[in-house]
Amino acid sequence: MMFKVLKKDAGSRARLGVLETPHGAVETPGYVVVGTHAQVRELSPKDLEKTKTQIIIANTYHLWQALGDAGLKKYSGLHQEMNWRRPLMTDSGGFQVFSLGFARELGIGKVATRVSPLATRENLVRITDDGVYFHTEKGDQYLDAKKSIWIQERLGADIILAFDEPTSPLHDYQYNQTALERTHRWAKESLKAKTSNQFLYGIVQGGLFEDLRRASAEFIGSMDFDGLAVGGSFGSAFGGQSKNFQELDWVVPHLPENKPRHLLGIGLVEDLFMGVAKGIDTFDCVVPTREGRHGNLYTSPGEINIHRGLYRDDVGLIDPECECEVCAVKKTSRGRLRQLFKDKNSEAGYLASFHNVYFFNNLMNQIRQAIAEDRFGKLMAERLARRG
RNA sequence: GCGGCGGUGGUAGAGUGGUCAAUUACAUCAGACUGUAAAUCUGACGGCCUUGCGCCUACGCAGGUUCGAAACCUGCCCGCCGCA
Repeated sequence: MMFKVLKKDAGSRARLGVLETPHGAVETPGYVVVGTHAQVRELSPKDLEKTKTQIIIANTYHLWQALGDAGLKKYSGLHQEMNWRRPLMTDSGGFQVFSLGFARELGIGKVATRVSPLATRENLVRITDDGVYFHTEKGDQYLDAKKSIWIQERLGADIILAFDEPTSPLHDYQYNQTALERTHRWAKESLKAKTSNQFLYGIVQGGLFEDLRRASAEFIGSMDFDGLAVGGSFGSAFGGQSKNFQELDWVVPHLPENKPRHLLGIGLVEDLFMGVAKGIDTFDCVVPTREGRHGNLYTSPGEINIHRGLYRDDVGLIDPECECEVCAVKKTSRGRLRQLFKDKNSEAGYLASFHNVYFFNNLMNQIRQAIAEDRFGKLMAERLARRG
């Protein structure tokens, strides 16, 4: 068994576990740091170790586009290429079906909290029942379950994902039903296509619809996957309502207890507590690195936008409670970090990414400890309260 | 002293009779970002408010021409270049 549940929380579905992979263990609940192009932006493998990073997720679509089939055939594998000896996973390229497709066309993300859509752009994706055509400068690139698995086997991560079609929060029931049929078919094809002994996760979809989510959880959960992931859109109503991830309440109870559960692409602080409480074991999200590069620093009381004039002469640490190298060793002040950003010094994005990645890994660590000590509910209440 | 060129909003730099409170860039300020085509994107950026295709004050200074001027004319001030 690759996954062991060590303890279950009494007051929620939270659980403490350990995920054993050929490249070591991942303690859960855990954060998966995003390294799309086989590299976590700004951070070296050594930095990643210092930030307590346990596992990284790279991307099938982007690496396929960068390497080509020929490049993949002679690829030595992500572990060697990245010089990362610890656990790795790869996304299937399924997310790009959404991010380069309807997400662009509708100007929308997958979490339905925005009142109005952003700028819309050309949909670069054409979806068929068998697979997906990506419109690129090199012409149409066809990706389907079989190809995705082939690529992921060449990449050689410990955990790989089934090919899927995430839907947008704006898609109606009928579209979601059709897309879900595709995702389920592709799940079977993904399972069938696999020839390696990598761990393959199936992906639950179903959009914002309870019966579709439940049906998907039952269908994917009953298949011979090594783990389960939950993907797609979240947020019950489009426009201003608070997200409560009730989709997880519809899904998790129908998933097998003994397999790891991954929540795809979700990872704000509140979301993590919510997800853990609802029974999720691992999360991945670009927020620590992307927002870091953009000057958003995560701190114990909440996020700060270091660009603000307010921090110009702030000699205080980014987060006085933080024990990361940037805060505790380099003693980086808010004012100094702000100046580095203003000067467009590359050190800025590095320091911010480092701190943020540490922050999230550390937060998961605190959550694990809390579950172990039967105070997860208390920690969650405290953390959410102090963030206002 | 003579001749030439030029003085525009925080900066650089467009505009050369009306649609100009003034293109653009940078700076500044604010916001966004959730399986990364994001070291990105959006908005504000003279003042005021009842936020209107509103009202005031504005393109070195002063006057003038004109229905109307940042733009044309005159004088002055300042800067750069050339000749003395």
